[in-house]
Amino acid sequence: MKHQEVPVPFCDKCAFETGAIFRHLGHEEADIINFEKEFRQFRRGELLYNEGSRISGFYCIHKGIIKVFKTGLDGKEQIIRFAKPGDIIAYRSVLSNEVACTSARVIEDSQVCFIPAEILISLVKSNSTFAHELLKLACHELGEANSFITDIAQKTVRERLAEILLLLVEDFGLDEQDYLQISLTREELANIVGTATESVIRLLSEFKSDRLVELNGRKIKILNKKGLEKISNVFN
Amino acid sequence: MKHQEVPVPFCDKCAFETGAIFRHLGHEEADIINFEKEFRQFRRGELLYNEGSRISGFYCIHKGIIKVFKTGLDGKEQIIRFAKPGDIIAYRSVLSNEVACTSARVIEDSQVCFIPAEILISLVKSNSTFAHELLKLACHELGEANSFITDIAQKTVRERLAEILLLLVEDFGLDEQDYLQISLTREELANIVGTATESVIRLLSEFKSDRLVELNGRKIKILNKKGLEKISNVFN
DNA sequence: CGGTACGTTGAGTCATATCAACCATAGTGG
DNA sequence: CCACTATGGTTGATATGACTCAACGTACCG
Repeated sequence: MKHQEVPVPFCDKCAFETGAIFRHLGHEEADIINFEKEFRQFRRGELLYNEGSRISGFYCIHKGIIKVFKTGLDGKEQIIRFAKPGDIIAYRSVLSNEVACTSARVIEDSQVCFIPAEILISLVKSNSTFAHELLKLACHELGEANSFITDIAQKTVRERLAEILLLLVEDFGLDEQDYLQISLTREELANIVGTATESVIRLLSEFKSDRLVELNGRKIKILNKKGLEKISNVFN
Repeated sequence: MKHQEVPVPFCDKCAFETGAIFRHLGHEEADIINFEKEFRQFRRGELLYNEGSRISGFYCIHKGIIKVFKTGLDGKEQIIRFAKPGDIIAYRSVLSNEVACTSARVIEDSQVCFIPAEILISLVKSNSTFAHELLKLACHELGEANSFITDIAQKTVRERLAEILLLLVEDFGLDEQDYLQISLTREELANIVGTATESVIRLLSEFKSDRLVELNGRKIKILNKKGLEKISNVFN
């Protein structure tokens, strides 16, 4: 299937709209990126890059959703985070000059810009505000990773599933009918929570019996946010 | 008990010896830190800072070991990492301007330098190499956090315990008799692995029966590293 | 000598993983 | 148009890893 012709977004306009980190750049700097970047389109299921590979640049998401994951034992995925418009991925490997520690795959048809590594490095060198913002970003992610470690280590699967549902609501929002604006397979949900697919299925249908959610295939309708918060123990 | 009088270390000498991040500073910059820093001593059990508090600076470890942890449900600790000479802690909160997402407590009597937040921020602004090194540091930690998430989510307690023992060997080394150079309570071990104290005790004594380790109170002697590697599944 | 913190062991329970079977759906190719 | 296949979802039965609770031992300390 051929990709439709789509206009390539301008970096400073896109950054302004999506809140991407490039909003901290001057016009000339944004122009450099705009000139050097490569606009790419991907369909659900396509792989952007693979764990263990050396990476020559990083990606800024213009549209769509990408999952960032590690592959553990017997190939089981652990989803680390999702990237949505305005987010950048693979910057970790570029900045630390290590091979990719994660893979990235498209969840929802995406448009992304690929930006060569040198550009990022030189911006860090030349624009200290940008460097500071990148540090904030990395440090913030680090804080989230630490919380997630504690959750996985201490909470039950049931608690974590409720929490993840709420996090997804935060990140992707609900439509007019309170349906979660991201569509995941049960297996993907399991790979965030860190459990078996069957466990997610069983717990979801418990949540359904308890009138916390409604299920229509992959579409999940949030009926009782307070109830989910209570289960997830977010306030401890 | 009174603290002994100890000479305050010079930053560039200390950075050179410990490999602290300040080795990327010029002499004048190191002098600024040297002038502004506050040298402090702590004994095992003392708290450096507490989760949720706003922090006015960060710490560089000169001597000793600090545990960095989050407090989860019912006050159970999750140890996130250890800091040893040359490491800095609390820089995350300073850079992201968020409250501390972890607490820090002394594991082994320590000497640390407290450096005001403004100094770090201004160095990030003025020295782009330093900023880049900080980014590398944060990104590297992020990579480790991601691995840890995957491990906790996918490995058994047994595998994780073996892995943690090996990580401790990496980080703190063995003495002439192959004893691990860090002394932790069973509870602390459990709080790294993310399990119950009793489980650690049982598994350690299994490891002992299998001639993988020898136990003398808190001292752990590593008898068979290969065996532990095999159990930990590190090569998958 | 009592107190406190840590370590150890046993028994019982439960949450969760695993295994297996089955259904639904959609895309494919003859 | 109909098998054919692949993928994802669901459910039940069973197994078990790990937690919890409880009791007790040990060691150090004032």
